Amino acid sequence: MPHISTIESAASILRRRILDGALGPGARLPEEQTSAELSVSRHTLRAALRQLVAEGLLRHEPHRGVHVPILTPADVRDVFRLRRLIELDAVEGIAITGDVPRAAVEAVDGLVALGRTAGWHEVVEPDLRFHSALVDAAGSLRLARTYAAIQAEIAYCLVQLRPHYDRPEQVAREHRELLDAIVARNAALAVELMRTHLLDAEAHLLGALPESSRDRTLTTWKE
Amino acid sequence: MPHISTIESAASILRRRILDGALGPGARLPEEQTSAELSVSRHTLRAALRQLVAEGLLRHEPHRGVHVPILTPADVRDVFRLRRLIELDAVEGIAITGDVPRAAVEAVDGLVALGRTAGWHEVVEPDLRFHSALVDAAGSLRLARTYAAIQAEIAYCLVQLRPHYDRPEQVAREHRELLDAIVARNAALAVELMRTHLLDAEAHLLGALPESSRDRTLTTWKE
DNA sequence: ACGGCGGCGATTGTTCCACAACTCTGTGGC
DNA sequence: GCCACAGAGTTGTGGAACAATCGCCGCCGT
Repeated sequence: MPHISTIESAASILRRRILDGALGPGARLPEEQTSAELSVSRHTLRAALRQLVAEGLLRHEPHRGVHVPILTPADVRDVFRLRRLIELDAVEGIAITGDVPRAAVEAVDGLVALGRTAGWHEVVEPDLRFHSALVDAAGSLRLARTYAAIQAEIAYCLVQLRPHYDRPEQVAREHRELLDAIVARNAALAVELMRTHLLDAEAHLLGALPESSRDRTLTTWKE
Repeated sequence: MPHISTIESAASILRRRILDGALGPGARLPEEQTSAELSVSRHTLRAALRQLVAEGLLRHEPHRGVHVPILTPADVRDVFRLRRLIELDAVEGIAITGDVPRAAVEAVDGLVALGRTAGWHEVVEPDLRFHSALVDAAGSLRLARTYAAIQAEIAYCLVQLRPHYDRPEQVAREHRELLDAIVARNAALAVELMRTHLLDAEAHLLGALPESSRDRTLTTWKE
């Protein structure tokens, strides 16, 4: 039934583990052991790892295996710099053409429907969907591909922010305003709202990060 | 002895073949045959192909192998859109900080040193070096990584433009002006020069492309 | 003729096994 | 204490085999 290749499914299992926090920063992924856990051969596992490395979710060092990277404040700034570049361009284009993707509207609707005690996953998921829907709608295959690559890292950033990400109603309001500006085809306002939204998220993340950027040691790996 | 892995060297051989035009648009790369040619195992070859697919130099279709993509005008526009986004941001940053990378200066020196009958390779190589030096100097790892990914496609665009890329002195002059604006820390001028430079290149490419892209309107990625 | 139906060869996807190449660690000599 | 070195464990690469899938071609019924 799955038209999905084994390696893709292996990759997505690992991706989920990283984004769920089951594999913490610095965790190593021994090939033998990991391939056994996923019931795939070592070759297939290596292909999946390669893909995740290309996505930026894992790092590879020759003859030393792959490991979950430990994000530094510089990394966060770097990710958000590229993110701003892409999303601001996308939002501007969409606000001008008025070609608002349905998925973005639905994602925002989902956000505003959340109560103020919504869990982390319930908030983050539509948030990510909203942003990627916008970028996808920008009509550039390569822009979308690039964004997809760093969104994995963005999500990974947000994982570390989980305990601090506790104001769903504010997130919903900001996105609603942003979407309104877009459908009103007020490009200048939309871009400005997006910029402050992203800068806020970055600042929030940077403020929450330091404590977690040095607590875990490199040998953490759990089963 | 090079600590270069077998798969990296295989990938770079194939990369060169594509950029040299030895593998034309639409060419297929059968695993058995190609791995035999490169004297590597199929596993290693597949890993190399995977990498080139991630770089955008090859396309992969399940159970149908990989092939050199056929660029459409839409592809060229797409590549240059992302390219503009990245390079304009990088140039602006560098022109503000005044932190001009030595490699960029050397690349431009190389360009101006060329005679008007310089061959295609002699022009394109320092051109690419100049642009990637600027992006590298922007101080963003992910920006540089993204640019490196699409520069492969840029080079692949230029390959198809080879017969039309015949005015080395104009290329040299434009780059010299751009570099001067940067060292003069005139950010606005530098950005403007870069923008027109890139738009020119794109228009030039689009004008030269139709003959080779009209045979197959393509977009094989329809799945 | 025409358009499915099914088999067949070729290519890709995945696995198992083996071994070389390399890193890491701990032990012993100095 | 420091260096060297052997040993264990992990990663990198190769070879062969088999399963899964695609494309093609001929067969057949209408």
